[in-house]
Amino acid sequence: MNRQRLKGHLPLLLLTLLESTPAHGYAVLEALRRRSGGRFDLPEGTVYPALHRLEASGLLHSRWEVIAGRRRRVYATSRKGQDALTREREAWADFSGAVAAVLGGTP
Amino acid sequence: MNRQRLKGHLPLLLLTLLESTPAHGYAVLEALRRRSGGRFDLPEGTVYPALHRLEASGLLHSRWEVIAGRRRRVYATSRKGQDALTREREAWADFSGAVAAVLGGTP
DNA sequence: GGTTCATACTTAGCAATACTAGGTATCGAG
DNA sequence: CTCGATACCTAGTATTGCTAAGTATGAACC
Repeated sequence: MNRQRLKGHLPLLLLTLLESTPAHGYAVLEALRRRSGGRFDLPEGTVYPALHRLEASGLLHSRWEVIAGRRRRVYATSRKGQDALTREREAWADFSGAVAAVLGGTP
Repeated sequence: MNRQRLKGHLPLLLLTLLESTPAHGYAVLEALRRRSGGRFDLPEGTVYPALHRLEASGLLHSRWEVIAGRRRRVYATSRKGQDALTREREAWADFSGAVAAVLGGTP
């Protein structure tokens, strides 16, 4: 897995991971790697800016925490983010279903 | 469906449609729309350049045909394109499987 | 007590590519 | 003869994942 196949799908993944449990960026990055079985092994330069964009558009909000001398920015989904996640899930089902239909090949 | 969710996935779709039956760009565009149930209703400015890129990288080759006074550029997959299609299919299975794993949420 | 590694965050710039918006041209239907 | 569908083209834009570089802390090691 690599290249930018996930272009446009990252918000779905990040919002999903943050839906029920707030977490800081590095933890999100690790959760993504773990839950995808190592297939989404994204660099920090991908995840952090994506989180910033989501916060800038009001889908996430964050607060600073200091734990054992280390500062962390902990993100949680906003109400707007919950709604966006619902739409993202539908969009993913739609998209992957359409791809499957084309691959399935019903002329 | 909209935005650029299919970024990086277009080659898979185009190579799939051209795998067994050569076709011209406009026909590919219509086949995509039809087989996806209208969900991939892509503008010409998306499809034509994508076909050009695939030909430039040797995955497709084309020839001009003239039918009823209209010129058409008919595309077919090359050997290299067949191999690429195989890899694209695996990459799609990998990618969509990874997304499903994250959405499924096995912590 | 200095080095190394994992943790944790940041950002300027790059690259790839779907899309916009305009263009050309043919043919059949009204 | 206009209009719509067919059929192609491309310059430019916008988005966004990624590269590469930086800062800083704590724990483990010798």
